[in-house]
Amino acid sequence: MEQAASHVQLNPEQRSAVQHFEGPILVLAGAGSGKTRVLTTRIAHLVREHGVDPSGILAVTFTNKAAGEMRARVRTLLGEDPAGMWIGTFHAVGARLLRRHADRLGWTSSFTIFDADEALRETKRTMERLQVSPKRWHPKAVHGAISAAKNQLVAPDTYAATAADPFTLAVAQVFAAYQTSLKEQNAFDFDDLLVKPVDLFTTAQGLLAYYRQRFTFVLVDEYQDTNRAQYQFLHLLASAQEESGGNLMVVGDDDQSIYGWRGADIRNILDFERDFPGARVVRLEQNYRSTARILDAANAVISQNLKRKGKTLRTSAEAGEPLTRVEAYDERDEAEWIAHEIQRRLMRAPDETARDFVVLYRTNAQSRALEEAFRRADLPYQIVGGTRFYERREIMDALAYLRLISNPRDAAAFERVINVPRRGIGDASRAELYRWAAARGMSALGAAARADENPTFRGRSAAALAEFAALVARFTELASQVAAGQVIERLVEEIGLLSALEEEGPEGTERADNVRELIAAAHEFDARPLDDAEDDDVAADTTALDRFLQKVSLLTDVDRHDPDARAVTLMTIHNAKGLEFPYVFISGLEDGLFPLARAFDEPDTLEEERRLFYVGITRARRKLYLSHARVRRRAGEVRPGIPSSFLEPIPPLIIEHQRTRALSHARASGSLGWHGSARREERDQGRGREPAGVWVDYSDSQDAPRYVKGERVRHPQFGPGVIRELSGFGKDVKAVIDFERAGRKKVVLRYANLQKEL
DNA sequence: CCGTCAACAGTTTTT
DNA sequence: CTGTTGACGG
Repeated sequence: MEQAASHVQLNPEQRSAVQHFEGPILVLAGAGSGKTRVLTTRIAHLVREHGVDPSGILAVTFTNKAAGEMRARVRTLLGEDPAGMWIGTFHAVGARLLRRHADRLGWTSSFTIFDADEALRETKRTMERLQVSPKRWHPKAVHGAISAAKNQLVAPDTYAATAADPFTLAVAQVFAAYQTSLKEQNAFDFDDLLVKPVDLFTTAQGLLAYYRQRFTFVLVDEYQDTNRAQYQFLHLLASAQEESGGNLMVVGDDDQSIYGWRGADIRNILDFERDFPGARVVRLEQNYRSTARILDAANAVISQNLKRKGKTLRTSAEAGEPLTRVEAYDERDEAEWIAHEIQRRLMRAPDETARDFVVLYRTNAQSRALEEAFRRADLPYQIVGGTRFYERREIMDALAYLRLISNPRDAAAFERVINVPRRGIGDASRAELYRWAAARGMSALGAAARADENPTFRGRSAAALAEFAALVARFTELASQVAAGQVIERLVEEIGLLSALEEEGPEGTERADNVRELIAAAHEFDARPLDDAEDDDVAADTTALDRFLQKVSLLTDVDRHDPDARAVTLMTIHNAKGLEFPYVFISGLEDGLFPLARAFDEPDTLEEERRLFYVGITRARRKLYLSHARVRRRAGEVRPGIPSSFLEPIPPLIIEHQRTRALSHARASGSLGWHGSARREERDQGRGREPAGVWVDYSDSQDAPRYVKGERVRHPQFGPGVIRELSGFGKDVKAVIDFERAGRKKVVLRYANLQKEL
């Protein structure tokens, strides 16, 4: 990590940004140029040198984790907590504003936040209700269109007015109904957390003036990734007008803009000087993170982009190790090589630890092969992303209960848990309940409470429904009195969630552990000191449970990343933004995967992919590995892999090439025929330089393990042994093995279920 | 109403 | 290949 910041250690550009007092300022901060230090030091400077009250400061970051770090660093610099300062993500800040003023828009402060998954379900339900067939248009596409509209601050009626083709007309219809449904449920989706605060500012009398006066200094990190809604939010809050405002500092790097697909508008940063007249611009181009060779590669790659402000990172660091480019046979081979390389490094240098390594990839699907290789190699790892903790079934179930307790109008939560655990309320009963509820203008939960008034529900189901409603009501009452952890703990006990899961077998035990982890998280939430500005939220008539849920809804997987864990980190490059590691592997560098195939038709998208690669490269401090495979399985299909064109601009002098052992063997045998070049390269390389090993042709088998003569293996029945002979092709490879206990046997590899012994 | 099995579609990145 | 959805029988 970086050294503790102090004015003395700032370079001239950093210092000029830190000492900037009033008026707008854009800090173009290259990767590793100390932008967090600039932000935190400036905050400290504002408080200490200019006497600004911390409660007059609003700082917006990209992740909760970054917010936490920023607060901690400001606290260190000041020697005390910056009480009253707001630090959070746009979404968290939006949620906080809404919690305080939800009534102005017709919501209550106990509103539910629908995550992406829930929003999609809601879209689908809405489509079904409107008889817009989910088969004709994918709910994903419909919700995507709604989300895109929201991010550009397009309201349903405006959208409808411009809709022309069948798809947009359908979306317009769904959009309006979806929004109505959310309101009825007292819910916001992620996008609303950005949009509704803008609505608040533009419609609620006096609010904007209040906040403009309150937040005299606004600071924004990762400005290049803001979208229209976020821009508008900032513009309302912090553009220079009459009496106040205009003290906006945005920090960002156009070369690291990687969220265009989510509506981020790179023009926000490119046009800052125009949008905020009189803005100062400071460039931070001195890099304090990476070796010179890594920076050379980064600069070479990003200079291929045309749409950029243009900036070149400098360093006074030493050249460092060359980069390593690795060619593997397939994704499994690639993963294995990476795992072994990490082991080699760890063995060679005892002061390195697993936490110094990160493996990055373009798509989450790539994590599987890596995960398996790490398991086999017995290397500890932590995966960030993919299936998130809060997206696991059992966690979602528990949370849905809590949501319903906190917000009885949450129909989505009701739908999710009405039959968990099984209460004998099936599709038919639910449909009737919803129909009846809608007809009488009741919520689903309200209708359940009075199920005995509906003759359709006789005996069992009426009782089950009423009992369920009573349970929720009881806990709603409880939640107003006790801490969040208490509520969850008692709820889980009452519905017998843990024991039900335990009975499901080994997987259920894991699920039960997850629920225990959730309970622990709630207790932790209760125990932590109230963070300053939260006092107001408590006053805003919310329960501990309300606040816990709203916080949990905004947690991301990166927030769960534990940098101190003694494990290698595996994650997408998107997730790695803002992080740094001594050793970085970027895997899957093949055209069609990275960059993704679709990027080839769209110059802007290709540039964004390249920026993503640039972000990946610049995470590395000491050593960078770039790997690709000749063959990769995707969706069960085997496809040839051509090295990414992104690798081309990297100067040959700073990068060394390697091949995995498996590839070398397969090549030496001439068994690989994906490209015409294989034979030529083989000739150039010279035959027989590789140790004489028996090759295995696995080009037509899905996952045949790669073995060579002399290798130690373990058989499930015969135990450990050494491979003496190999014969056969593809799926029919047979091996003669000398087992320590069972003697010499001939086995078919496909059936033998051998394991490699290290 | 619920469990089982077959057919099926899907892979880009996330607050 | 894998997780999810739909049809069917108990």
